[in-house]
Amino acid sequence: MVKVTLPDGIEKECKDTLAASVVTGNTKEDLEILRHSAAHIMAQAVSRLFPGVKLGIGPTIENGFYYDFGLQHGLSEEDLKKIEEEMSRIIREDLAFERTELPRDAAIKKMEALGQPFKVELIKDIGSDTVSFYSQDDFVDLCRGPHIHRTGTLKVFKLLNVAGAYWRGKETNPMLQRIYGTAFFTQAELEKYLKFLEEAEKRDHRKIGKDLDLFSFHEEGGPGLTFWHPKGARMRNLIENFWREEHFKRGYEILYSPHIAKINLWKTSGHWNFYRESMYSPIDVEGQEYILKPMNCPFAVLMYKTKLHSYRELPLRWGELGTVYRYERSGVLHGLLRVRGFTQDDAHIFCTPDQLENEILGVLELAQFMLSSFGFHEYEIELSVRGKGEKEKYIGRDDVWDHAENALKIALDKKGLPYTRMEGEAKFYGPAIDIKVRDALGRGWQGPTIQVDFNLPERFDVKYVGSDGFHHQVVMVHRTVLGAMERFIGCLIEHYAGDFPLWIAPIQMRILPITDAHIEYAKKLQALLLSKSFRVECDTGNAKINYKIREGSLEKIPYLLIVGDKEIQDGAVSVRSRRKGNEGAVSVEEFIKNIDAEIREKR
RNA sequence: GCUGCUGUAGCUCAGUGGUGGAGCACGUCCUUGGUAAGGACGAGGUCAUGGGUUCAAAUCCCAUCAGCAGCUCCA
Repeated sequence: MVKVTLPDGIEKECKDTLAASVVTGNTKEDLEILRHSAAHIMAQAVSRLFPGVKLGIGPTIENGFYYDFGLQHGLSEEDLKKIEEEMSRIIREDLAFERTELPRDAAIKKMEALGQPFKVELIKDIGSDTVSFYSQDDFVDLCRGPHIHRTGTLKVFKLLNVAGAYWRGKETNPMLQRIYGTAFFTQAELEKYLKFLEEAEKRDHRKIGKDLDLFSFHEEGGPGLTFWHPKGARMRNLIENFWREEHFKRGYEILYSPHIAKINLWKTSGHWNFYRESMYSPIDVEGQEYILKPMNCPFAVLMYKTKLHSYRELPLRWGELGTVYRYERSGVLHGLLRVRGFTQDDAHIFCTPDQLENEILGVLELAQFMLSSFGFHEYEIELSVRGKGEKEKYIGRDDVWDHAENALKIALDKKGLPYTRMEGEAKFYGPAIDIKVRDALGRGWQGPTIQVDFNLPERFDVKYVGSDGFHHQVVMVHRTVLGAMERFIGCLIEHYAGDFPLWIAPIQMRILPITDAHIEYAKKLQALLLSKSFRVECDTGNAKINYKIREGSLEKIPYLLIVGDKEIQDGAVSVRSRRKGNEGAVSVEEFIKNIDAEIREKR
């Protein structure tokens, strides 16, 4: 082991003299130092190629790094290649990273002289008296460090893409050009990462949705509006059936409500004031203004209020697969994961204040049950609360909010679930527990949510008669346990890469007659299986059995049932399972028994 | 919405300022084949839409629409 001193004075032990020129490459920190240095080298390359470029910031991120540039010239893919080449040149030059420190004022002057307004702004925000710079050759950058010793240490890197990014993430600030890249200690690691990106692309629900004929979007229909094809609709239908059954088992009833309602309803609910930017313009109906619903809650309230409710009836758990429409800016739409029209697996629970905690627990358990039923075992939980000093964004009194927030916290703590507290992420009417599931690229999407609401009951004067004979205000819980059908199915597709378990697969099995002579038997078999509620197709196409197997496999059908002379003679099917390949012949009864079990156990 | 990129057959994608191609899919015929692609022939396109430049535009320019990546938003 060799002890080396890094440029910022930190001592570090390294295995050998070669590695000692930098860091060991063994830790996450080492990788971050390497990537951050790569960002500097990239900035140097861009400065060489585009003199006068204004430098923004260049941090490391989960899988690499980026650097933001203020530049008139629009960067293209070809520019990335040139920048990569220039970076390679800088690496070959093996320049030293040198650290210098300057008093704040001198640093500001220096950056002003270099024509770097963003850096000036950054230094002005730094609290300390001195700031540090790192330079390679004539390139200087404001930086805390640490860095690798010499540019030559960077061996494996790749620039990935260019995108716009607002300076300091503020929409009102100028937009800079951000170049994303990544760096690793070994070529093998880079290739592994690129492989991951490739695999993620194959899991993309938009691609699989097209390949498996599940859904489509149409320029003629409008962006963010989903068209469910028979197979996608089949999946959605069975998920919804499962959802309904599980809700009935837990004491829920279900509702149906209209898609539009008069504007006054939305004024009373507060949506018109607090949610308008997500709502579509009013529709004129005989001189009255109607609004396409962005949420289902006011409808449940109206139904609740059709009669007087006793505390003895509560809690009322009213579910609804309610389709809502929200205006989303065009740039945020993303396949099924972010759409403009979607069906929430909504429910509204009307309860007394002392029932609240128990109801939240029940919903948490149901959400966990639903997610695990569909194979999701990893998700992140957030407690979304009000932001400080943003009162105008929310309805209702402070004490009411605190009460609601507390109820959610207690439920999470009782279940022992780890969560992150998210300031400023609450809905306008109340705090929430939000559960996020990840897509193939690891991006999180909000699915289930549990929201406590003391405000709508107040606005609509929603009451129950207590044991004391007086009227009391109910507490409402808004919740989804999947999120929305569109987003959930999008995530589901990526989770399974389209290779669904038998109970969810849109087509569970396909019968493949070997020749035309076997079609009759195949059809009879299909009718039998259909009558037992299996989702089964029959491939009567004029093709060899190999070809039919290939097609069925590409469509990720769980079972291919091959029937020929032998099977007809024995009343059997030859089973080829997607997971296990050719399993040989079994009797039809045996096969049915096996798949019944597989479906029941949701394997 | 913003920045950059993209839009050619049902799908995946080549392509050039001078009358549009491939593979797969589809149709017909031949073939009746036992666990991942049998063969022949055929049909299919206002080259996203609308303008402009040009003798001539799918190709160059502008706008619009839609998609992709990211930012912002949603929270």
